[in-house]
Amino acid sequence: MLLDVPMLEKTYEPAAVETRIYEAWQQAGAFRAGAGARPGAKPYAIVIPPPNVTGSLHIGHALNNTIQDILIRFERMRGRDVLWQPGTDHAGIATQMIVERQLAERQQPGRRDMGREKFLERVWEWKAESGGTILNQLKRLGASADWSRERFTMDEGLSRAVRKVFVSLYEKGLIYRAKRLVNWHPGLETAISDLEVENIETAGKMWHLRYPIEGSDETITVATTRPETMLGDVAVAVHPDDERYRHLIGQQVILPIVGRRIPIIADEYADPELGSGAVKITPAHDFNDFEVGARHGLKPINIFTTTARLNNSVPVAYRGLDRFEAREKVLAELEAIGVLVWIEDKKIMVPYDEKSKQIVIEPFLTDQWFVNAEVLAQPALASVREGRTRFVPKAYENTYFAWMENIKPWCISRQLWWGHQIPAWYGPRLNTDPDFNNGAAGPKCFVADNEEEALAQAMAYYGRKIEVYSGGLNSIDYVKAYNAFDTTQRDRLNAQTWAIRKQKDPFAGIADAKVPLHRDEDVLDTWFSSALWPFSTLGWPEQTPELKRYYPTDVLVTGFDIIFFWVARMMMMGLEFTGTEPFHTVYMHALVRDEKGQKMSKTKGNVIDPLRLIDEYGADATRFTLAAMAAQGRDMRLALGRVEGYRNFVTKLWNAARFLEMNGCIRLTGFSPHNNRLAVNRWIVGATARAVTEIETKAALGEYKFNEAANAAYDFVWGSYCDWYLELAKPILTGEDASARAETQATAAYVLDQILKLLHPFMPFVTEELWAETGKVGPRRERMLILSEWPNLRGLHDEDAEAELDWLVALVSGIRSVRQEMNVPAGAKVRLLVVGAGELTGTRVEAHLSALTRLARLDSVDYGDDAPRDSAQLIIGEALFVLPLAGVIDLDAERARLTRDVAKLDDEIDKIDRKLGNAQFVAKAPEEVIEEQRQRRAEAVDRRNRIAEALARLS
RNA sequence: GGGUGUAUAGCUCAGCGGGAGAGCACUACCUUGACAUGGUAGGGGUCACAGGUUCAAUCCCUGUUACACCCA
Repeated sequence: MLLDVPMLEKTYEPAAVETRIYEAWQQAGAFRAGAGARPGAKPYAIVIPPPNVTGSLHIGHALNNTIQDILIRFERMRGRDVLWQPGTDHAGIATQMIVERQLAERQQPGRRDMGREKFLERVWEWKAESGGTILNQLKRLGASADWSRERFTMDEGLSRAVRKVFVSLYEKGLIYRAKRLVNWHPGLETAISDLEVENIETAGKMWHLRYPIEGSDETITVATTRPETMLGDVAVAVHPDDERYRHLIGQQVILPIVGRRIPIIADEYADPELGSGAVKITPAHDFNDFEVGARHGLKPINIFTTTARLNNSVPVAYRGLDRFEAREKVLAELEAIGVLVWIEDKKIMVPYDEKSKQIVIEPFLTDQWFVNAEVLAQPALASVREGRTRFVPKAYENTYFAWMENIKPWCISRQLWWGHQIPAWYGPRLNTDPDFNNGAAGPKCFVADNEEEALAQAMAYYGRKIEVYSGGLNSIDYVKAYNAFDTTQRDRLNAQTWAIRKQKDPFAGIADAKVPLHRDEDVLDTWFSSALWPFSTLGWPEQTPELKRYYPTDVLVTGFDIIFFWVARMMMMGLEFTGTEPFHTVYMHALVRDEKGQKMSKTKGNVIDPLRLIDEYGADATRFTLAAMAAQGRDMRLALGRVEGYRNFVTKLWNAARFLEMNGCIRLTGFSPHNNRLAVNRWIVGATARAVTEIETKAALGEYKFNEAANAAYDFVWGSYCDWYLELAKPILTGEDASARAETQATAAYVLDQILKLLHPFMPFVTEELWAETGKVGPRRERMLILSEWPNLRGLHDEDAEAELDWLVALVSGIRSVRQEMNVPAGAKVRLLVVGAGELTGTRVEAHLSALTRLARLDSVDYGDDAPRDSAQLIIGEALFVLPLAGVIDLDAERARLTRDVAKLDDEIDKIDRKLGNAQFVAKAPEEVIEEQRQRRAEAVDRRNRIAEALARLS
């Protein structure tokens, strides 16, 4: 039995093993698309939700990627042609901020000083140095993504996809440029999406202002939470049905401080119940007011600069003030002139920048690009309604519907440099253009994939020489050239003006001979490119083999927080550009919270760092914990105790393997579990088959119940294989019967192999390591575990063996229980007397004699017809098992034990009797339920009587 | 304010129309030749509260309370 091979280390050291194993997988090309696929295999594809290039692994990523890896490893082992597409997104705002901060820290020139091109070079340098962090962290988790196919949203191919989509949507009229109120970040000086705004409840105030009415002694009181915006008021609105104000409608108010005459208008937006019922209207600085203003044809007055300081539209004394300084000054002045009549404390919602939660976002009137999401949303809604894409858990479909049905235009332009520059070129309009005099239409715009095509379009429009500027849309050069052209075009319209002009300026005739063109300086929202991820990563718009093979992908695994940001938008873009849903299933996993149920955040300081978990407990334990806690529809409160418990599970598995090694349990070539003779061996392979089916069903076949699969694996490996099978195998392995020993050795090794496979998707490292270790003897391993076949154990379930082992387990447990209760010393061996055994019990006792003796610590087993008085008695099956403990046992304790058992059974019988005695129950309950109750009653009565007899035998 | 979800053992959580479960923690015993990161046995729950539906409710329905999240 002494083998000339190195033994397994005494303990498993994850840190050392994980790096080595991961390296070996990569060397073997095991992660590559199609690795291990069976001939003719169906494809199975998942695209990673691309993490921010600036990101580092947090517990949510760990959960998200653990689940993806579990699915991927399952399908790879099941022989599918698997692709897990990894990569990152460029995180426009976050990345630009990091690099700008870095420049500031190093006291280097800022972005505007160095210019766009230089700055972007710096960002790329940053990306090369630091951009791989999170993907490398995913590797520590064991993620088996195809790293050779890693993509980045700013890659050339993906950028091409972005341009193509932009141009195409523009041509279809689904992308447009407009002057609209957007959420403006005054710190970053860019528009952001409404999804990037977080409204936070704050203790605020409601200021009541009394505006004087022109030509009257009357006043009208309005209430506002933002008094400084009154400098931009253009009206006061009242409800048309509000009797108090009806007579004032159409009159003019003199706006205090400013002195502007503004009308009192009737609009249903004014809520008579709220405040005074009259509301000031500031269209340039409030979303609702903007709508009101538009309804009444009021021109918005913007009072802010891009950094939210007051601009030149306000009285001189206020210009240049920050918005919060302005508030104080406005209030002081209003107070002084008696306009401020009342201050009310009020909880208000303040819009903050969702990332930092520091900067107050400002509704701001600017020219931006928008996607008409409403149109794109329709097919995406239909896909989910008609079941072509389903959400797991299903409840999220309602969230999706709610959002998609009320979807707003999506502002996609960002005033940043890092990102996909919008492929639009602007020039002045010709005076023959129908929109020449339409200020709202903005400049002439050419949208094209590249400058060359834009120039061709411009050529067709202008029919003259074109000069492309790049110094900035607001640069002196460009503005000058633009205005010169525009003015000249204007002057030409009127013969008289033109004549005068030509007289003054001999070169007037050639002032519009050359058109200044300038590309849009803004970039697109990062999510615009992320929305294309499922197909752009596969090579679209090229019809690549990968695109044909792996698109549409199978499942999208993601957290609830990006259902709108990303899922909905991928659905829209996927359908629009490929005609197909990008995935058939969206699995939404739980949010990982801290032990108090709070969202983890850096500011709260309650984050659990997955890398720390991996360092401390190993990647396998970390993954297993996340999987075991991933119950659907419920958030996860992560407790370290659970991770520790699963670390112990890893150790348990390791030790089981060591046990096999020490006992010569070596895999045999051509071993077939079907030929097993011993019940214990037939039982364990049957139980393995059951576990395999359970795990596969729960985790891999569309149920997405990872917790149930993980628990089934845990229960089987620890509760069946280690606790019972290996214990029962011990006497056989050290026994005299060579053939029984050989069968058991081979079975133990065979089952361990199956265990390594079924645990592999959850715990890839330790299983791969043991696969290699156990592969050092016996038949050569054909491939690594990651590429080996998922077990097929059909037909191995054995009911007889199962019944027999259930019986044995009950008997051993029963004896142990009695011993403990009777305070039999753990080391003491006792005699067992079997009374009234039938043939089956007799055979079973004989078959398992050595196991029984060992596990129940018996010193002999005898048969008899009568139970001696004063013994502990146990009823298993038809037989009575007696521990003649006269003189050893505490008779009172034994009486108490049996009395308690009888009472318990009496209780149960009572309950069932009440049920069966209920005529309604017998009449209405299904026959099988009634039959089941009768059975249970009969069993309980039988047991009860026999225990009562045993009790009677105690003196 | 509108919406969604959750309330089950001390803790973290499964389950779910007919017999209350797991892990951790706890108690007692055990250095038994894989494993003390272990073994064996055990204690512990009016399944949030109040109604309703049903032959039968921890489970379905309604309401209440508490907490969490989303939207305005």
